[in-house]
Amino acid sequence: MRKTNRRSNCPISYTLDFFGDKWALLILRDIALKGRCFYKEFLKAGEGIATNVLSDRLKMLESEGIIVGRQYEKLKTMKAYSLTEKGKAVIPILIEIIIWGGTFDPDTEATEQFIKEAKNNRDKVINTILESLE
Amino acid sequence: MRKTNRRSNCPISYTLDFFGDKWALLILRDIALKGRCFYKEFLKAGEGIATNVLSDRLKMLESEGIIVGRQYEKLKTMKAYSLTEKGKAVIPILIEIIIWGGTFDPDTEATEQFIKEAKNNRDKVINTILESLE
DNA sequence: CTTGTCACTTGTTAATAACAAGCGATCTAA
DNA sequence: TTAGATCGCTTGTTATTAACAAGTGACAAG
Repeated sequence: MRKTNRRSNCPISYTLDFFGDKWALLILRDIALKGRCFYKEFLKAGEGIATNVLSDRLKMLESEGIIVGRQYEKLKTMKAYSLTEKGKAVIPILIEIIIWGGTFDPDTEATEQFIKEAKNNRDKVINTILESLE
Repeated sequence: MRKTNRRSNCPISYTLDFFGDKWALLILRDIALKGRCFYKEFLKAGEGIATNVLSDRLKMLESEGIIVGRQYEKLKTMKAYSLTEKGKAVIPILIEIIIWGGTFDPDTEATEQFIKEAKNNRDKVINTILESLE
């Protein structure tokens, strides 16, 4: 699934090989922050990801051990995705990204309150998110 | 330079419209962490960015106020790029990305020491980087 | 047993990146 | 003073990726 040829051994380059696109982090956002876990929920997430791209990203994220897809008990056709430990470790990146976007985008939907809280009580915010995933 | 049509007002989506690719953050890494500031230095950075892509990204980052390019005094043909305040605010994102990549990439070049320091003394590490940019 | 929902796949078109070459401005050395 | 090197790009072509539209097989509901 992933590129076999590494560009370098830089940790930033490594991370960008997973998340250096417009979609992968939005899927993680949906799981980590919006309580979404189904394919159809990701599709309706507002940014309008294409079905083939969503499918590709889910496969990549799953094969890389960042998310897991489990058969949904009530409906066998549905697959419920959740974060692995490797996926949960992405949350601090998401938080910093929210802070930056929330700070510089004049039209951001992020509340001033959340940005402030994320800046001042980072660890607490992260822990709250982690607890919500249990 | 940037897309005029926003995908949403989500701060993550906003940030990804700048950095959701394989190259923009590597340029910021070069400036913020590697002390590089010239076009040719970015070119030789190891990952092998194409000249047209580098040119595009520099224009985008400059027009968005994330970096500034000033004429180099000693050689008029050279332009020295540096971070604006908006660009410096990206450093926490870079740090978290380094931590994630340094943690999960078995072949990472990041030292265990740096990862540990970044995890435990985040603010100090960020301040040290900021001071190095003066 | 039909109809709808589900997570995808497939095919086509559009956009972007990779690659290779070249260009004008400036600097350097003979 | 001028030939060559270096600088940050631009331009053109090919390859890769994404966007869009449609369809498919597995299951479920009525």
